[in-house]
Amino acid sequence: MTRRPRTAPGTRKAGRRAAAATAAGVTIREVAQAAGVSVATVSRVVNGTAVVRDDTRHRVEAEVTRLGYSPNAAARSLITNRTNTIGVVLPDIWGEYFSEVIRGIDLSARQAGYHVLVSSSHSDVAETRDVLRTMHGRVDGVIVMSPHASPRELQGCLPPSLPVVFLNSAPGGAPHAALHVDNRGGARAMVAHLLGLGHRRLAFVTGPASNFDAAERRRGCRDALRTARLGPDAVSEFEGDFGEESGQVAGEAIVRLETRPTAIFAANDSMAIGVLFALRGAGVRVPEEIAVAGFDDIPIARFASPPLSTVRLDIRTLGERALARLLAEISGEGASQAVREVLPIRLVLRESTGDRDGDARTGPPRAASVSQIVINSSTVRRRKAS
Amino acid sequence: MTRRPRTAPGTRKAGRRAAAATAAGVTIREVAQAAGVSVATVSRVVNGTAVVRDDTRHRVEAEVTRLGYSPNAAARSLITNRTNTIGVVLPDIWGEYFSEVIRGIDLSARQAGYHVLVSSSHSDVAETRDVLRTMHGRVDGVIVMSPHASPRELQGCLPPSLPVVFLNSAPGGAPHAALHVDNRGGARAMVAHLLGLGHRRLAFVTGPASNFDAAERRRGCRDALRTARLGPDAVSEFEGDFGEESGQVAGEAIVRLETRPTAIFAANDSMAIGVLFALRGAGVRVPEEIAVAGFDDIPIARFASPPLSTVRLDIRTLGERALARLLAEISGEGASQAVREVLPIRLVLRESTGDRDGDARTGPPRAASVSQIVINSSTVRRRKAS
DNA sequence: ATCGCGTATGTAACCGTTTACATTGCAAAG
DNA sequence: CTTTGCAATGTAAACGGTTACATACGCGAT
Repeated sequence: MTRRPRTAPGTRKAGRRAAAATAAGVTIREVAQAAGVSVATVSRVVNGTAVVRDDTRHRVEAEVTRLGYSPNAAARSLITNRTNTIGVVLPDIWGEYFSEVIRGIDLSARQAGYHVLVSSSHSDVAETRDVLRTMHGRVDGVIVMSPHASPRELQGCLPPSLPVVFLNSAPGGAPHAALHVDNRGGARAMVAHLLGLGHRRLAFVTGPASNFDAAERRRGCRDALRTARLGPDAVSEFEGDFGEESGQVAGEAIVRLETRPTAIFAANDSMAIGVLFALRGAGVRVPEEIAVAGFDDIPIARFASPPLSTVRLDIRTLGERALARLLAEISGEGASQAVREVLPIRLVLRESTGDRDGDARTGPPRAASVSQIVINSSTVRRRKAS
Repeated sequence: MTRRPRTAPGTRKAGRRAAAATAAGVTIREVAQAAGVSVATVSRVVNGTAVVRDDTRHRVEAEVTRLGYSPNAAARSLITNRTNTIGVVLPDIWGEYFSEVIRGIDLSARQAGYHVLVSSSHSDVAETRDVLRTMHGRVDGVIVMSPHASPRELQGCLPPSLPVVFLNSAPGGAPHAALHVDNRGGARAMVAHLLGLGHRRLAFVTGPASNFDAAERRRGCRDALRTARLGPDAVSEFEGDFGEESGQVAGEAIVRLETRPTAIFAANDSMAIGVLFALRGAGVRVPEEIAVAGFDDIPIARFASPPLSTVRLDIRTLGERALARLLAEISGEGASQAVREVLPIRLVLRESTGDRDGDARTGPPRAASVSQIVINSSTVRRRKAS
């Protein structure tokens, strides 16, 4: 009845082998046959999981290189249940901020033998969910950077078994590790510094309303004013979106004010550069008439005109730490489940606030209150290629 | 003799099922059992590969969502031989240039249902090779951006069956598709413009010696001088590395010259910004005393002081095109094997060269010689988050 | 000689899918 | 009533590894 006779058990293997040879990759069976050993032995040689006699090993190794064998990742992870890949979910990738994060993660990931599956540009929670779902089974763990959605909102789509580390996200009560930079403390320190310089009328250019980092920076700004016992009318706020243009718009609005502030603090460097651009266009001298400060210390900040005072984040370290936590969690040491780690910041005072120092001077004493955790943040930024 | 009795054929499946239930993910078998159908039917419902009766389908779908089933990617790609993932190999990730490339690739990749596996920071060819090897079996194709290694050098580690697209790489004779931006034509057009403004003594700040983009830009610069019948002594070259600091160093060297050039062309914007910084420090007025131009049109260029004239690359489009080519190659339409596609550039003339225009004015007529291929490059750069 | 044991290697189950082919049921055609 | 064909579903091989267990072998102790 059968139209095609089923391959008899004996012929089956031979058929397999022949078929595999036509496919793209060399299989472990071909290597085994060529070396005159079993697949188990080849596997042992390739993975070094057991002792193999020297001559056998040499023979296998020779065939491996001759045939250019490379184990099929899918087959391997199917049985081992590990992919050696971690996922990185970003809201979007702009400019230097995100590339530094990816860079930090990628560098340490490769060192640890992991690959990195990125996914960016998630405008909303639904999309983030979607990505998280399709990543399932492709990754051993995920680093999620979601300034708009709190961990709680993403809870549903996270298999409870999947290790996750959140980066700069709103505290969401989820039982996951979370790292963030000390946005609030950094902003507090910078505003305190400006107040220390004698400024009493400030302007603050905010980030996007829904962004958690932005919200924290605003909080830090208000903290400092409160500590100095200044009323909320000491600062006027202008809404920005973290882009240069919004900084420019805010700067233009500020110069039109009847009583101008004497200092402007922008929630990130890009906007601060937009502010500088607007002030220059209006003929306002910085820092003599108005001081300007930013946040992030992107590489270009030193080269602004005048060089921009800012709050330095060691973003690369953030990525590295995130990976370290994730790997710890993957290897099951995730006992310390809901860890929250805060990375410290440093004030970098340059000419835009009238601090005529060159670079990297540590902030005033109160910056010490920022965080206990000390991390080697002396990495020199180098950039070399196009 | 056997210490443990082998599971009889009949009990095997039951054992399997039970074991699977303990593991992390829900398997297709559990769904099948719950819905009272076979695994084949579940597969058909999930993939929509065959007609299934309505009531059966509804039952299966219900169980899928109830159990939160998501197909195991490894198992699937083992049998289908497709991973729905593409690899991106970058020399390193700095600043806005690379994040734009990744962004362009990632956006179109996700739209096409693909994931992106990135790997950056490959200082040398050996490392690139290594990465390419371990990516094998994890990706359906690779986009390689390797300004230092020519495709020929990577030939050895590329399985001939793996679709590959090179980005901005030296021409290597390899039978692979290659895209690049018109570095040479762009540089030629900018220098021609400077000459058209009357400049006769130029300085050119080069990129890293081993970088192909940098070499092309230098060639374009020389082309323009030759066309204008000016001797090679009309331009003095200063070596840079694409970082701001090297631009600053070059700028400082230039102002120390006994006879200064009247225009400086830097091989990228970062260095041009370093040059501007140096000139400002030395009290040299731009563009009155010296004109300055860059290459790339990174977002910050408009906000430089003065706003920087530059050559705009639509980097995101580059990424998109690369992905499109790769997908074509993956789906077997790679008949046009050794395609070389050149993306056009545009001159963006701002104040740093004395062109008082705002933004995005198209270059002089000769820019038309740059390339025939016209691509919608009117995308407005927007940046919103931290 | 036999036994026991350790070492090196082989055999085949198993991972979770997809899919070719088999099977079943039912309606229309003969 | 039997045959034929089609539609819906089931069965099990196959993907390419890893690894538990089986086996073969050599060697010293009994």
